[in-house]
Amino acid sequence: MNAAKHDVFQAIADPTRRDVLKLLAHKELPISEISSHFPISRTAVAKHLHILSEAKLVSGRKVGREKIYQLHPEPLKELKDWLAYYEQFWSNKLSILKHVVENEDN
Amino acid sequence: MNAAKHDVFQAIADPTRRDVLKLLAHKELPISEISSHFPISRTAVAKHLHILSEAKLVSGRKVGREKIYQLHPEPLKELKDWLAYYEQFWSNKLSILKHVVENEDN
DNA sequence: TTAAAATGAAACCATTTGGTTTTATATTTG
DNA sequence: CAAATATAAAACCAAATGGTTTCATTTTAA
Repeated sequence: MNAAKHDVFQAIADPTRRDVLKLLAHKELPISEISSHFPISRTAVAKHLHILSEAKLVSGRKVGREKIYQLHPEPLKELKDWLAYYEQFWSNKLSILKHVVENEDN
Repeated sequence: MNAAKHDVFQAIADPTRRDVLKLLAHKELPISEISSHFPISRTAVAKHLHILSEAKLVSGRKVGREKIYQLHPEPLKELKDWLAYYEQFWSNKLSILKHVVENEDN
């Protein structure tokens, strides 16, 4: 749970982490506030926040004794870009035709 | 590695599985062909294909002694929908302003 | 009809993951 | 200052993950 081994794809793979992101979309929040929304321990939530930080999806700043976490949606662009490639296959019938034609017997 | 415990988010979390999807985007392929593109064993690739099947991102049909896998990009729509929510936060300055205003001191 | 090819299935393994509990450290606040 | 609050850090754990090897089954093809 240390080095920057977590990318965006892994970060959002966990449903709890996706819920954390939704929470922070509304408003930045301290860890204790965040964890009060989940049935798991504060420590567990803190670990999820670390993983989200590694993926640069959130950042935390210390304010007094609290650590306030904030959403940074930018890294999700990587996901959007990745997705864009596949959208051509469902977006409309022309694309599907194009796909079929391009792949016939090559 | 049995029940439908794998969703789209988990399925695409692994880089090898994302590479498999890219491969199948071009053309449907049998397992052995697919696995020849990776440094891991055929068995390992087959497991990845199972996980992708659970997420309905691919399907395999038996043809003779081969099992031909094919891409099904539709489930990626779930990802697209999920992403759409966050796009408002980066797509343009108006959206950002909207976000700030909506969240001021509530 | 036997050997090769393609897959399936099972057993096994090390590491990662998602969680816990416990202990320590800052920071307020009465 | 002492108690309460908020977090950090570490040790631990069960289950999942991503891989392997080995053996069995099905399907061609010579």
